[in-house]
Amino acid sequence: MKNFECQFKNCRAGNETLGNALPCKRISFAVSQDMARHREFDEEEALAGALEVFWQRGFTGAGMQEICAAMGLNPGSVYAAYGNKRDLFLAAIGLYLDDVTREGIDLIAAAPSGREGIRAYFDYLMDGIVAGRRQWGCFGTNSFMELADRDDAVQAIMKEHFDKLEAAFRKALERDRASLPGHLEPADFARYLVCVAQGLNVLAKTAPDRRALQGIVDAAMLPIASLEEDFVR
Amino acid sequence: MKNFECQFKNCRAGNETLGNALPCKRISFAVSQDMARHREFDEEEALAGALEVFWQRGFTGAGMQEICAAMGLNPGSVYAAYGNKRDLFLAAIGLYLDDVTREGIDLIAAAPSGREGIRAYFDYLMDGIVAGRRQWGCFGTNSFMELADRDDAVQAIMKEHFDKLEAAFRKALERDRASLPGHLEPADFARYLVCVAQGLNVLAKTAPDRRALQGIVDAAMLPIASLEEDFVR
DNA sequence: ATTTTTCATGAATTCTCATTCAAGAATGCG
DNA sequence: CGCATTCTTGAATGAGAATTCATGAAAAAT
Repeated sequence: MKNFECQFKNCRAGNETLGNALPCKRISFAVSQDMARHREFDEEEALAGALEVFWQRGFTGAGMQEICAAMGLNPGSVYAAYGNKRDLFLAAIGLYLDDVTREGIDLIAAAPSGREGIRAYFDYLMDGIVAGRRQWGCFGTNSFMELADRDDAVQAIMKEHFDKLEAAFRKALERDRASLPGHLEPADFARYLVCVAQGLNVLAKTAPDRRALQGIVDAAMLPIASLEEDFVR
Repeated sequence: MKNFECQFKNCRAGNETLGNALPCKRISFAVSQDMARHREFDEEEALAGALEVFWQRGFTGAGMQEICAAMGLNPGSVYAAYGNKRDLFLAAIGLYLDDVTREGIDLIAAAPSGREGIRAYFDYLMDGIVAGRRQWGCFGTNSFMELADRDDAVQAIMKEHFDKLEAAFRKALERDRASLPGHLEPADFARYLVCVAQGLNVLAKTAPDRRALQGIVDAAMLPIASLEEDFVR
């Protein structure tokens, strides 16, 4: 006997699926699982495929056909596992935040100083934009822009993400407080840094080169550049 | 005899309409107009209605039914005048840039000093976000995020807009050059200000209050705040 | 081995939505 | 006044997309 989660039932997702009401009850139920066939595909691997497509095409732009292909599955299996397109999308955001975004945020606290942490975060961001998958922008930002005012779940998820990023920036600034300009409020400056990051995610879609991005980030960090020039780079 | 522009013919707009190729030839042709019924609606007024819907719902989210209602027209009239949804959308972007965006950019040069011009621009932006139509974000930024990698025209139009804004910022900074920190490159800092503006347009969708926005803008302008505190506000 | 339950397949279905079109109305000209 | 042309109307069309479902297959338990 095993407990299984993650099954969706009775999902009928028209256009109003993206409306406000909770569209699908996620019925997590325990089943006597030891009497039947089990899933053949790796759920995370499949989800990663879906994420890829959503990332490149957006929620509306991605067709279930293409998504299914990228997942290596047939529609039936996808719907059995995730219920509908919208819940699959939500799952993809979850994977993204756990996988990609977390990695970036963790860099902030891991660095030897707050400033260096912040710089590490922006370096990570820029690398992704220039070479990596962020050529299509940040999946989180993209989703937020596309769906925030149609889907409360997306709005909530991303707001939470912004808060997390802001908190990480704030902590970093507080670490370096002693060497920061006195009039600089960590709380305000952290929110500002979130704003800059989002701006970069927008500009990502203009296919900017590294030099341009670096210029922006350097300018953004001017107020906290230590006077002893730790920012010669 | 009059010259008439703006007629579209032979538009067949499936999904690939948003692909790269020019989808519709805008056939501007001269007609002996003095022998037929003429248009009954005010084209700009109708377009403003379409803009409103596109702004709130995005390109894909906006249904032609709702658009037609907002324009006070029937589908037939809309299609006769604009050809298809995508070209109508492009026209709406044009109206937006002429009407809304231009107003903001003009503030930059109109102010007594470069700094004040920049601040006027951001004030204008914030007002729109807190109270005005920018509650749904900036229509330009929204469109860019939604369509930049599906539609070359949108990509081009918005890139041009970014360039214009950047140029306006740069000029403003050059006006104040004498009182600016010596190491500050107007070109780089202008690009950075564009980034901040776009970041604000993203955060607009979190329904931020004025205080939060002001904190961001103040932080953004720290490097160019004149030491004599013209930024007490 | 048979039964039972769940999973996989992919063609069929249903629904939404952009677009068209046939018919009626307005305008100016001869 | 009637003709040519273009506009308006709004229901019909048709394509595309998400979702379902009937069928066959796999795995465990009896």
